[in-house]
Amino acid sequence: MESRRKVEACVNCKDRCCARCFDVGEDSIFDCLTKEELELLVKEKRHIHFKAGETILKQNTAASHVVCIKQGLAKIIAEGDGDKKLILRLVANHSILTGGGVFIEEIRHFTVQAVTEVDCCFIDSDKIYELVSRNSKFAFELLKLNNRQNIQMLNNLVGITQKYMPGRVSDLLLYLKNEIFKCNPFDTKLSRQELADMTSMTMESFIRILKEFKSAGIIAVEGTHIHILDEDALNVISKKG
Amino acid sequence: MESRRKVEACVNCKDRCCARCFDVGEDSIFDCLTKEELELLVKEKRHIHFKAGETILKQNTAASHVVCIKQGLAKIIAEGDGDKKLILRLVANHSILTGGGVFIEEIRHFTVQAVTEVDCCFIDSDKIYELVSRNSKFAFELLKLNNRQNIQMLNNLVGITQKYMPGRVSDLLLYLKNEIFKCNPFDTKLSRQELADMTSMTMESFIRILKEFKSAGIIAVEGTHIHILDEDALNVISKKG
DNA sequence: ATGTTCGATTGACATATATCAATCGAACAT
DNA sequence: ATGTTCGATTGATATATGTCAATCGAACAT
Repeated sequence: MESRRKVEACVNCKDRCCARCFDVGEDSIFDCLTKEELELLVKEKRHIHFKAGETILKQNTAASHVVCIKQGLAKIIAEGDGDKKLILRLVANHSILTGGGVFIEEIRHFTVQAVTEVDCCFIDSDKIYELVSRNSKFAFELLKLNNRQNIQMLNNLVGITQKYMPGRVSDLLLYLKNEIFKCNPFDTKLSRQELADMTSMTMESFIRILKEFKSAGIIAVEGTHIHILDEDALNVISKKG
Repeated sequence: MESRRKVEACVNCKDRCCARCFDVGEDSIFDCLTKEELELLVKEKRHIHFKAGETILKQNTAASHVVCIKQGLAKIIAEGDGDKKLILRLVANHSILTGGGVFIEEIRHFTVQAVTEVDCCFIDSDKIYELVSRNSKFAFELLKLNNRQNIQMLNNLVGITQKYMPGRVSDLLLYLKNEIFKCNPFDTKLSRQELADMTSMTMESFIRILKEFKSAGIIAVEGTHIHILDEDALNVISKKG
């Protein structure tokens, strides 16, 4: 079943670029699609490459497409009044960007910007609508995806509003290690300002907390390279820091 | 079409208790259901009455039911570590409580507590799943609902993290007037502590801001009764307060 | 009337965090 | 070598907000 897809889904994309995000595995929401449905989805999609720093999706523009990240790292930003920005979360390989107004208002409520080079596919929202109508399992998967994002944002909200800075930095470090990079010495590729924007604090404050953690022997830092030495300590600080 | 529903949907509930939340209008997500589907939904639902202060749903318990608020006011609370709590939003008549883990993990991620007396229906999640499978329009409505909640939480997150207290209080007052009570002198029925918990600030701080607004002639306050006198001022403060 | 209770209010003070300004250091161009 | 740039870091200070404690005031019971 997997192989059937791999071959035929990618009729019009060279070097099997969509294999990664539409293939089975990584529990993609597309797993439940039939061959025909998958082709419908893939047929008119566009494969687009972004350089680091480029804007993939812009807040307040029409939400006419769903984007599937194949490779690379991007950040989801909520832009506030003034220059204020909050980085909601990161998206890495195989992520689907749907939330934020695809099914309602048709307006995006956040900006997505490439951190590294990013390979992704743009899929017409209409196609998604059609698949929801045709395949209830897909609708269900989409609901689950939505729900997951909802819960993540809720946890984020609670964390940011109820924790002091050390707790928020701990949460960020654990998030980066466990959910984004999935390995321990990891390279964030993010500036201090960006890391600070994920915790809703000033760059200077962020640096100070990081320094404290460093002198406490909890982490080792070199540039954007971070090594978590004492994860338990971070968990403790996260709980009541 | 409307009348057809009203009569037959309520076979096993006295005084047509479910008429309000399952009837057409108030753009309920149930509008798109056929007569049979609606009966399926209603057949085994349970109608439950809560007194003010009672807990309707409890965080971290199984999300086995979807709740439909028929009448009354309830608050959605995210409980953090310690006594910390954040009131995410209020739910009034005709609201559907689904989000927060119905479609995933099966665990609720927030508590819902009655502010006034509350009349509501408990519907098995299984029924919802079944309807998603059978009726793609319903799935679509559910996706929209989810999306709306997601966006609301996003705005909440941005507001709370990027605004000073006066801006947050302004937002709260406008929210209460425009989205919950929908009339101008309104009775919040919420204590100062609860109002403060909606803005992620201390009760004392909340009271001080309220007092400032009062002396500036922007609002009139008497107990839980609030009258917005200068909405424009609130909008201005909300923008960059 | 009198006391009790409990939420609302006020004031004095503490502190977490932001702001502002200066310095450092590596990458890079000249 | 030397200057330039730009992010990272550090320090001094300001301020928004929280904490703690006291008072007020209405509802209620005695």
